[in-house]
Amino acid sequence: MARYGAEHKAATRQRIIDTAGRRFKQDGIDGSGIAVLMADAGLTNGAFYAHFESKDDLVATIVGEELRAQYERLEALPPGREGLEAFVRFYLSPRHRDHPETGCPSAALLDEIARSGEATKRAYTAGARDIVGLIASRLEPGNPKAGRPRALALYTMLVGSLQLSRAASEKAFSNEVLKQGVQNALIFLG
Amino acid sequence: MARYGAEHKAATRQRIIDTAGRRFKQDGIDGSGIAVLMADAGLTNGAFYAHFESKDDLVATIVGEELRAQYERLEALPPGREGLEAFVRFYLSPRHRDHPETGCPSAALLDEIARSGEATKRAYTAGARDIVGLIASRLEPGNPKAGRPRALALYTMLVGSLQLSRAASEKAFSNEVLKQGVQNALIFLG
DNA sequence: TGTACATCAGTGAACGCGCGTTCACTGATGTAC
DNA sequence: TGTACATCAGTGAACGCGCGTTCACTGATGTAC
Repeated sequence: MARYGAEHKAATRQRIIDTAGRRFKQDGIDGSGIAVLMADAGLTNGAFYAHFESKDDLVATIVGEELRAQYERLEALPPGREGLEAFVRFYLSPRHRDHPETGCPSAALLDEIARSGEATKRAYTAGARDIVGLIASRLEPGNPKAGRPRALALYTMLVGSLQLSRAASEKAFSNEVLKQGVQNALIFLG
Repeated sequence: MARYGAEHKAATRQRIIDTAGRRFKQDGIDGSGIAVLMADAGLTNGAFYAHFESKDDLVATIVGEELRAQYERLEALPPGREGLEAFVRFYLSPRHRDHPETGCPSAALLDEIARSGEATKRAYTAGARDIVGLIASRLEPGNPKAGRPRALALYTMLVGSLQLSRAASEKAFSNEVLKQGVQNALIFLG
């Protein structure tokens, strides 16, 4: 038997995934090197390849896992309009804007994901499709298909607004984007 | 006097700006090295610093210029709803999705811009504010201030939708995002 | 018109550095006897 | 209980390469006479 418990390596792998997710969302994917990612997890660069095939493999793993986590957070909210409104209000908050490292992966990485490899794009697509589906079924519990247009409008507007508020160097404009974003999003909640 | 016409160096600078803008939107800012940018313009790496102070300087220049160009394209459209509808239909077209290198800088680079230096963020903010203002004044010619909420909703939804359609590896989902994006955007045109 | 000169846009090698990845190794641990 | 051994997660130096930036230089050109 291995001299560490069976869960030891899995726990290390998960620690790398968690800290690298934060780092990617803070400094970008291209902006985060393996040595830094491993140091974040309390390890040295060489150990990386005992856990992942390549940087791309890690990126695809993280993108999939982060979207699944976002899905589960959405699922755990109170049902109906109430839950979605809470989500919108947090999503377009100064707190979320100012902390990309713990926030939504779509807002932090979407255009880098669009330039990534197939594995990453596939993981992203599956996750995003599920999230849009979940929002749709909350908007139209009886007929989720009918909720898809509004679900897509809502999600794309949230992502675009958060990105715009982060890129804005003027606080007044950034705050306007968030505030109006909430108002506009609430329209879609009916 | 210089042995080249006064316009020679300015023309070279502009050529670098144009080809680098395409390259950035295709491969990302972090993903595009100086040597490649200069080769795109038919030059070698060393000449770069005769035209720009640093890569950051180039990025800020390009972001400012690209948004100004987008503003001017919007301005040149037919007035009223007609012009904006044409803009929306092109913006969320398969053609635009499949050619980021000649497309909207916001959709291609927004989350990298949010991680860039102050000069770049300032250039972006000024450009984006003007564009939102122009859209607002087209939505509400008599009262541009009243048009801002809808203008922000429209622009953020366009950017978010195009990014999502580019990140999607499934054509069906990508096309749904574009198609529904157009429908949703038209709602905001009133 | 022909030659000597000054200009300066552009060249290309070099700087130190960090990238993603490989690999021979170390050393803490659980097991066997 | 004490010692010898096998395991393998993690180390850290090294690989070739491209990064942003610097700089001594080249050579085509317009000007001066």
